[in-house]
Amino acid sequence: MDSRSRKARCLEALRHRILTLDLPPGSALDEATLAAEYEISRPPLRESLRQLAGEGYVAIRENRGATVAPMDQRTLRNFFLTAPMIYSAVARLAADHATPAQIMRLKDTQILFRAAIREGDTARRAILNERFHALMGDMAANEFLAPSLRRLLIDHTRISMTFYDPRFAQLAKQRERAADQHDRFIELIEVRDGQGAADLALAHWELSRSEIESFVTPEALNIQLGSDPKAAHRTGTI
Amino acid sequence: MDSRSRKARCLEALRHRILTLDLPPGSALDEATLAAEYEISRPPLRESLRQLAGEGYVAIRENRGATVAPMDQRTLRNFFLTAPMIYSAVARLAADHATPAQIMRLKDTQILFRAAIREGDTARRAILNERFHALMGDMAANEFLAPSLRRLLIDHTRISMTFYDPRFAQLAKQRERAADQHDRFIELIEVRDGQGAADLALAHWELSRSEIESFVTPEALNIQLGSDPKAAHRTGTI
DNA sequence: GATCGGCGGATTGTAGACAATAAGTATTTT
DNA sequence: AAAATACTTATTGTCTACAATCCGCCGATC
Repeated sequence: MDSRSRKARCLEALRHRILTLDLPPGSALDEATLAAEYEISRPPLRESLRQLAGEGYVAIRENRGATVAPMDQRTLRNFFLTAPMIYSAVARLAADHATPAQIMRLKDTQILFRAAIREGDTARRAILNERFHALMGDMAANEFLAPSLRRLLIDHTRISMTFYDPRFAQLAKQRERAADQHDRFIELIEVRDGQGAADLALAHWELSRSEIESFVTPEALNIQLGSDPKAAHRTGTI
Repeated sequence: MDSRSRKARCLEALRHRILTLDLPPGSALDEATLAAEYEISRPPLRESLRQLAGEGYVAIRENRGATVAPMDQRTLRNFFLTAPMIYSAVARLAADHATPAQIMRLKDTQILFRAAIREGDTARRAILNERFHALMGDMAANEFLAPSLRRLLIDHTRISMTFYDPRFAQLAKQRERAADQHDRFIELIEVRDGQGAADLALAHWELSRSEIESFVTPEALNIQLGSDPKAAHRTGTI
């Protein structure tokens, strides 16, 4: 009997669907529906939801069911505030403590990450980026930072998915740079350069931040008050 | 029917027993026994354990039951490494965002904290110290730092309980200083001095750290090789 | 006409019984 | 006699059924 594996599959599927926004923030998670969908009964499903709540994927309110962890203005602000500190600390510790086996896993993930970029598979790219940084979290081997990192990665992934717009080809260059930075992470970790990894984490964050910000606060429309839009566009005047 | 409240009571009791070392790190948590003890059935108890696992109080291994979160050498090292960063960040944010209602709760807790010190109630003092800092965590209103803070406070409380030794009267002074710092926290939060709160958090940490360290690395025994112990004690010679 | 109170459907929470896995023990075999 | 294997037992994981709570709807009353 593989009800055990069905439960594990359910957990993994829910995480994936939440990260890729297939289940958007705030959406309700009906126990009966999900239990039927993953062919398990409600008690193990409820346990899974409790576990996901502990990991920060969902929010549970007494007698009012589970919902996908919401993302509001404050969440975004706190994310921008907290991410650089935690990412940097984790990178430093990862370089200090990584084992050869962990580095191998990181390299494998990086290969898949580059492949996802090449193939233009947005969701897969986001998931593999999450996995890359989660692996660095494992390397850090710090049970006190791990939970914060996990929460950050959840929302980082969801934010990336939110603000992704395939029409902006210019981002291809930024994605390349991000992938290059991942390679650099691997190098620094291999030579145990904690300080270098911490610095790179901040640069990596800055790249990601600017990419997100370019969607949140796009360039102002290039149109003068009362002028001909086409003329404004031609001259480049503000 | 108040099975719901029994479940809540069970959760609170388990947290309390873990923090006070009534349930020591690594000890097994038998589902049937606990369910009977708190007069609930196993499914809700299992959900409670899953929740506590998410909060960092217990560790669950597939098919091998739940145990109280262990504390080994590495845990202690990571704790000393991580605590100042998180405590400081939380204190800054708490000062920035605290509401009057939260400040009132903090003051209430501080009164109880001082009372516990006066009465020499170690466990209650440890619990109220935990609550004080958990309330500051609430004030910070940062869902990304909260989980790390919670985990730190769990082990901070347990470490305090571990290394407490009522024979050392000299610590009464340190406890007074800690309580004074709590008062200072309240003042700084009330005037929204984030930088001051962050600095105080580091000082507060340093006090706690030195107190713990004095137990981990006590003064060397005052005995000369081959000499009469009593003589060494009398003269104070190394 | 608007608001409050009560009723019914739907959903969450709980209970007890059953199945499966793991650990401990005893027996058997080399 | 020691080690490995099979069996027993205790414990975890799961399922179905039942109870309690919440939310939306309807009617009644002011």
